[in-house]
Amino acid sequence: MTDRSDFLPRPDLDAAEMRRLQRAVADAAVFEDDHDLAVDRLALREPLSLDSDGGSPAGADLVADGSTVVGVDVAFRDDRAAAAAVAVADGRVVEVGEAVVDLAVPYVPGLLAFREGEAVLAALSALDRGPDLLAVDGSGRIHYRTAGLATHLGVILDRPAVGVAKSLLCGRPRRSVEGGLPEGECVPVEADDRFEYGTAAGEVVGHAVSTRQYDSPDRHVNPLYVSPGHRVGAETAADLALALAAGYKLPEPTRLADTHADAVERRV
DNA sequence: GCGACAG
DNA sequence: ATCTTGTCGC
Repeated sequence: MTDRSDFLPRPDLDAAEMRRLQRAVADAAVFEDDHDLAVDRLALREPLSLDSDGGSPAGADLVADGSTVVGVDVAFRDDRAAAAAVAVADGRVVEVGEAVVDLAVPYVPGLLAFREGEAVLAALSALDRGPDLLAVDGSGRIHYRTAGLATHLGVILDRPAVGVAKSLLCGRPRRSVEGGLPEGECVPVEADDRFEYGTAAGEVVGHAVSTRQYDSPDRHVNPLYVSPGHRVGAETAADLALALAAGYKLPEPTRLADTHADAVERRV
């Protein structure tokens, strides 16, 4: 199963050990393209649905590149986590995995993988097919030690991964993104002095990506913060987020995982 | 002590 | 993340 069990985000580690492990994960991470994904060919045109697995959607032939993109997210309830893994291939949902586990670690900025990791890995192992790309709800390279949840998961499974966060953990957009960005636009996010390992200040570690925007002047949608998880470069990560978004702010695999995790959480 | 802080 | 209905605007 896991070739890197030594990197598993064990909840029993103390904070110092967790940070040490993250530096090892960062050393093993690859922030350049090393995959067979045809970004332009996996672009989604219409929003997807969790239940309707039956007929092939209109234009499915246009997005049929054979790769499987798996979105993952976790919902919480007291001291339990409900994780969901939604697999999308050829323009439709082909598989859904879930898992419910007890939580042992509190949320600490920078140590998210140790709180959510176990649940996500369990949901992923419930899938029959392995992911060609992981779309994770959280940061990747945009992290104090360049080892966010997306990077940690990507390295453990040795699969390409992208981190999709709704807010910025650290780093700074090259130019202001206040008031939102035009749909389809990206602004590089540079490392700042909060990066304590593996990155020099000023390096581009990800992008603020506007997957959705209103036309009106008084309402706007904030950008997503997309960064490489593993085996994907910063530019490609942003392109993937844009390609996988289909009308909503979040990329479809991630959006559906978000929805399903909530459903599992309240159904248990 | 103050500020910063994915989910 | 979670607690939660209506409501502003296209």
